[in-house]
Amino acid sequence: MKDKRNQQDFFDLVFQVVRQIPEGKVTSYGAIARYLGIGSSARTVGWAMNASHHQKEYVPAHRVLNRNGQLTGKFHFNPPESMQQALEKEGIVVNEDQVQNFQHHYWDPAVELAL
DNA sequence: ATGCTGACGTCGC
DNA sequence: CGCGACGCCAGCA
Repeated sequence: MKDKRNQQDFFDLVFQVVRQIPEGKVTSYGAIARYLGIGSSARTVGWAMNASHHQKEYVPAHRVLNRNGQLTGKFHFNPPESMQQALEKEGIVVNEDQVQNFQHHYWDPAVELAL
């Protein structure tokens, strides 16, 4: 709270939350945004993912989808198909850039991390 | 310094 | 039911 280091760029916060996503689970930008307390700024979460590739630590951005469970940012991956491949590899079924049983694989930080 | 865009989400018409 | 616009934060031209 009073510690300045807690004030890390909200980007770092996003990376740490994403890194805590268990294998075979997925979450949405809005969920993370809400968990961090920025609420409506889900866009910034996605933007953070863009910077994730800058991070030294590995960030499973492929586990982060939009509210529809759609692989909106798959084109930002390298290659784009790697996102779906990574998800399927974890046991998640993806069809037409859409995660099947999205809700079943949904991982809410606000719930799992039990605020 | 100002403005636009961007891997979203929600409300309104 | 479908489409559009706004809000939010940060990076970049």
